[in-house]
This record gives sequence, C-alpha cells and structure tokens, in this order.
Amino acid sequence: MTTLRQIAITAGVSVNTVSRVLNGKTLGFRKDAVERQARISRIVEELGYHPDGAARAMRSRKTHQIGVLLRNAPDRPLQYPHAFELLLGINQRLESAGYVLSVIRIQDMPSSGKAQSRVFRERMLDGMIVVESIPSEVIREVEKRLPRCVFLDTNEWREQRCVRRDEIQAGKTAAEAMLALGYRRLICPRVGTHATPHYSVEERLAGIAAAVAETPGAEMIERELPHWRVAPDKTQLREILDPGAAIITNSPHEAIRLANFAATIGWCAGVDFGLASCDMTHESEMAMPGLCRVINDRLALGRASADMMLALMNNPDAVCPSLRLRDSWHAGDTA
Amino acid sequence: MTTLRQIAITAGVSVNTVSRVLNGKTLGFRKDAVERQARISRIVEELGYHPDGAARAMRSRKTHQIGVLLRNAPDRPLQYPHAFELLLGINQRLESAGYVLSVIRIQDMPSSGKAQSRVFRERMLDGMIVVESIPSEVIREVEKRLPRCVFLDTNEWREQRCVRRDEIQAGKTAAEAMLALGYRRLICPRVGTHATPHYSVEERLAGIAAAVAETPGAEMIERELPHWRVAPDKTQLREILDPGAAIITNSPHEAIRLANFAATIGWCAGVDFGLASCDMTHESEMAMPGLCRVINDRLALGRASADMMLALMNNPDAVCPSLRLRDSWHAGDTA
DNA sequence: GTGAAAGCGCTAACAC
DNA sequence: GTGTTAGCGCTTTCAC
Repeated sequence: MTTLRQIAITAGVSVNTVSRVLNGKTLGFRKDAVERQARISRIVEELGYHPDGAARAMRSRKTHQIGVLLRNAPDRPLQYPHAFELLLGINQRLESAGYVLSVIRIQDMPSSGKAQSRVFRERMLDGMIVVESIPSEVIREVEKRLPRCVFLDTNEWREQRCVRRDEIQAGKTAAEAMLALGYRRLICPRVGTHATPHYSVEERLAGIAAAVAETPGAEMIERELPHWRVAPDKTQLREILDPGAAIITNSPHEAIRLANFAATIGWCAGVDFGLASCDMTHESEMAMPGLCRVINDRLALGRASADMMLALMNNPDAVCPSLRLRDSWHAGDTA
Repeated sequence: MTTLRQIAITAGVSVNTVSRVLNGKTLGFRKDAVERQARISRIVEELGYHPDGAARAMRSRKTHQIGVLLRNAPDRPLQYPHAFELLLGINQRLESAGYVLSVIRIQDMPSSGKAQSRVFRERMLDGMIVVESIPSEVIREVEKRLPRCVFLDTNEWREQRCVRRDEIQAGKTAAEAMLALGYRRLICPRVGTHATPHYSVEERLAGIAAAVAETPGAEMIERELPHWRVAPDKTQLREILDPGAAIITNSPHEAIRLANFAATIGWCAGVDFGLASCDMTHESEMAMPGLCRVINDRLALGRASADMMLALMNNPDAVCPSLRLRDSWHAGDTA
C-alpha cells in the first residue's frame, strides 16, 4: 500500500509537502514551487496513491460515515420494502457530499450485547438517520451513543430533526379526489393491526375523515381486511367490495390485491368501483401504472433527511426544524 | 470522548493493561489480578467507554466494512428494487460476523473524479460485493482498488467468487409447471430491450425453450410487450393476451400488470388464461399472493455472497467456487 | 514554502 | 502479569 511517506521519499521531499500538495494548501508563489508540485502530483498518480481512510478519520475525528437505522422486527419479516427508496434518496445526497452510508439493523430490545451491530460497540459513525418505528427506549440508547440523529418517517416526532410525509394531507388529497369524481361512499380497508402501527395509518384516516366531513352526503366506512396471505372466498369478497363506492387503501399493494380479487368475481376497478391508494412505490407503479394514488416521493424524503444531517455535520448545534413534505395526486384510470 | 488512557489513569494502571482486559487477553492466575480486572471492567462501564473504530482500523489494517456496489444508471431510474432484498440478506450475515455494510452507487463511466463515492478515493473498504450489471471496464477499475470482490447476480460470471440464481432452471421450472397443468401454448412477453439486459432474461427463455422441446405439441411464443408506462388499448390487449394459453413473465410486476389489463376486458387470470412468473419479490407477493411463480429467495442469495466474502476475509486466497442457487415452484391460483 | 516533529487512540513488541 | 515504548498514516503546529 502506498503511503505518504513513500511518495515523499521518491520525490525527495518531506511528508508534509506531499500532504499539502494533495490538500491544495500550497499556493506556490515561488518559481520552483509550481514545478515541484507538478512532479509530486505525477508521482502520486504513478504510484496509485489513495489516502487511508482510517488514518484520516483518526486525525480529523470524523469517519465520514452516516448510518441508516432499520428495524429488524419479528413481525416484519421483510422489513418495510419502501425503506429502500428512502435509503437511495439519502445516499444521493450523502454520496455527493463525500459521506458514506452504512446500513444498520437493530433488534427491538436494546440488548447491548454482541448481537447488535459493530457500530454500537465502536465509534464508527458520525451520525445516524433513524428510519422506521423504533421503540423509544432503543431510540434513547441510540441517541446516547451517536452524536447526531435525524428521524425519517418514524413515529418519533419532535420540533427538530424529524422528516415526515404529511400523511393527513395524503389522506385528504385522496379523499378529495374521489369525492370530486362523484363518489360518496369512501371505504377504508383496515388490515390486521400491527403491534406498533405506523403513524401514517391514523393520520391518513384523519385526513379522509376531514375531507368527508366537508362534503355533504359523503360517508366514510372502515372495513376489516383479512391478512394478505388469506385469500377471501367469493362470498366474503362481495361483502368487502362495495359496488359504486370508492376504496381508498393505505398501500398500493393492498389496492392491487383488491383489484385482483375483484377480477375473480368479474369486477373491474374503475368500472364497478373506484380504487385509490394513499401511497405508492416504484414496484407497484410498474405493476399497476393506472392506479389512482397520492404520489409518495420517498427519494425526496430521503434527500431532505440527508440534507438535515449534513447541516448538523457542518454545525452540531444547527437548528433543524422538522419537515412535513407534501405529495400530489396522480389521476389514474381506476376511478 | 472516553479513551483507553483516561481509563488507565482513573484505574491507576497502564494503557496496555486496560487494552488486554478489554480484549480478554489476560488470564490472571495471580490473586489480585482478577480483582484488578474486575475494577477495570467496572470503570470501563462507568465511563461508558467505546473503542474508536478508526484507531482500531488503523492498527489492524482492517476497516470491517464491506461495500455493496449498486449501479446508478440513467436507464434505471429506480435501480432494480430487488436489490434491497439481496442487500438485507448480505447484511444479515455481515452484521452477525461483526462487519458493517456500506451502500455504494456507481456511475457507469469510470470517471475517477470527485463524482464517485469517497470509498474509491480513500481506502475504507475491506471488500466489495458487486450487485447488478456493471460495465466490465468499471469492474476492472473496482477490482484494482478493492482487495476482495464478490459478484452477486451480475452478468459477470467466473469460476470463482460469483453467486447467481439458476435462471435456466427457473425458466424450466415455470414452464414445466404450466405444461403439467395442460397448457400447450406458452407465451413469453418481451419488454423493450435494455441496453445491457440482465443475463436472466436470456437464460429463462432458454429454460422455457428446453421444457417446451421435451413436450410434444407444446409451443413457445415470444410476444412484444409495450413499456410499462404505455397502457395498451383493448384491441391491442386482445392481441397480446391469448385465451387458453399460459403467460410466463419475467418479473412479477409484469404478471400483475397483465392481470390488471385483462380485467379491463373482463378476463381473469387462472380462468381465461394461465399466468406465471419466473421471479417474485416480497412486495409483489403482498399484491398478488396467488400468483403462480418460481420463488426467488434473494435473502439466501445475499447470504451466500456474504458467506463467500467472509471466507475471503479469513483467507484472501480462499478458493470460492461460484454458486448457482435453485428455487422451487409455488403453485398459486392463476393457472 | 518547506521540513522536522508531535500526536490522534490503539495494539503488539519487548523488558521487568 | 504488567508497564514502557514504538509505530500504524495522516494532519498540524512550529521553526527555519
């Protein structure tokens, strides 16, 4: 491995000089300086020198690494697939600012033992972006260890350092769009409750309720939906689906599932009933591009949280008011 | 920040002693040693000491970080959503072995400039797991910089250090299942060609072709499918769908999309035509749990590649024969 | 503008 | 078994 010292020796200069040239901290107003500088740069190139991140981190007290904390819970075997889009959004910003993103998963219990990731045992991270709902005692543990934390799309909500989608607005947007199309019965399927439901579930319902309240003659109906693994038979299906009404689902895959079930009894979304989703993912978009939905720009959410983190990196005491991002409606052909 | 030296001072011992205690390298057969050790451990606990990863990395010449390289190509705006499942599989193994996973995205061109991630400029990674198809010149560049590379589900294929799904088998499995159900016309939709198609596209077709060849009277029909953003009108749809035939798609979202389109002309998958996918994702499973498909255990793929990487970490010259993992058939209700 | 030297936190020689 | 010391690669004083 090529070190600074090796370069210095080959160039016949001191380690310091090489370091300064590499960091562009030499302005060389003397005549031979600029030539020297060029020679050093050439040698650096030839020897294929790359600085050692560890040594640099040690000196600067900055690892230039940001963790993204994902939950690893037994009730979420595949752990919130949307997280990937958030993660890519975060990475976009982080990478261009010279930071590296590390994925950290955490068990629900703060078992401070070997089970947890190395980053909790050793100081490796400059900060952590917490994604998904983590029990608050775990959050406190994480904050104790990590100097800078930002909360992205979590149940945790504070005045500062939180980034969320405006889910009340999302519910409202979806409901208003369906009401504008003439639907008066809005059906909100509820899927078997999680131990710790995401805040969006409640907020979206509140948003829908608000829109319904403003529209005379409109009503909102909550309907229990079986777990996705359980296929309802045709009798059940006729009970769940309500011809002429509009169904507003939480997630796009619920909407798609209902559309598919409907097909088995000869019904078609957009013809026999209205269908819309408060949320969208890229994969569901490819599966059902025509679905009426509220867009969910998770890349933007991710970027916003990364920006917040970067602001904190520049100034640990930076004031970062929490953000609620809004998304717009996409008119499809299922209503 | 608590350092070893601070602990040593408070405990009235030398830095070395503390280090040895922490690393369990002291057996203390003298009487006062064990008491001393306990006291040191207590102080370590009280002061909330956590070793500095950077310093450790510098000494041991190991960062304990593995990169996962994802492609950042203009033709894949949302970059292969399946990658997340692979990533989680990788992380499962890495984390429990004390390694940290970092996400690295790369532009197609090996523009060695600032645009690329910090990890290409500084030595930060012990190894890299390359996911997705990366141009070979970029791969060579990456291999030059990183000591250990493993290729996961990439077009790159070698005798060693590659992990893939057996896609020929996947195609064959899907085709055989549909043929066994009595279908004789197998339709393979082709979606507008990528610049660099994934190897699975061709292999699956080969697998399907092989199964068809073994069955008298069976035929395989390739059919062009419009881009997912383009909704076919009903006339086109009747041309694409072929009543009584079985459609075998590449990805689950294609299958779901076709099922949804079919509903608009009153057709139903599993009734009017057969539908199966060579691939599956978690999200599509929630959208259409009944889809006939070949399972794709990406977590297992990820774990296998991580295991390979860990073997290389223990021994850089370890022989790692490439792997082709097989998946099994899931009988659904769409055929 | 450049070189010598100190030191970041830790581990591994080496003496005692 | 424990303390002393050197040194990992780099940045940053401080003389010159």
